[in-house]
Amino acid sequence: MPGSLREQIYEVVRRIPAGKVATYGQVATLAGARGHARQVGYALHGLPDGADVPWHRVINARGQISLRNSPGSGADQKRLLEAEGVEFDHLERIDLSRFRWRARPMPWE
DNA sequence: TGCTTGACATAAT
DNA sequence: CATTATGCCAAGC
Repeated sequence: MPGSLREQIYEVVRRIPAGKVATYGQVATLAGARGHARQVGYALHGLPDGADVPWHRVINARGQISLRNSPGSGADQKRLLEAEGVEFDHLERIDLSRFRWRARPMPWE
């Protein structure tokens, strides 16, 4: 049912353009829930397999893939991001200075 | 109905 | 920029 925080999170994630990434905190803020970053991850965790939600574009504030700190599970995600033009470094990290999605100049203050 | 867990963020060190 | 400590809230059991 729409209106749920989970559904709101899905909507925000759908707005992330290809080639860009967003942090959990940013998604939470855009979803209208400042500080509920954990819920974003939890919502994505419960995502069905056929959902049209680019969850792979959602990463943690460190610019790394965070599925549970498990490298194997995030290998596929990294590949998807690379296919969209996102660059990774040796530590599997993304340069947020360039790939961070700027939806709206709000949290910058 | 109440306690535990969790794809994290932010501030301080 | 990395690590440690603390806080936030919803979903699961």
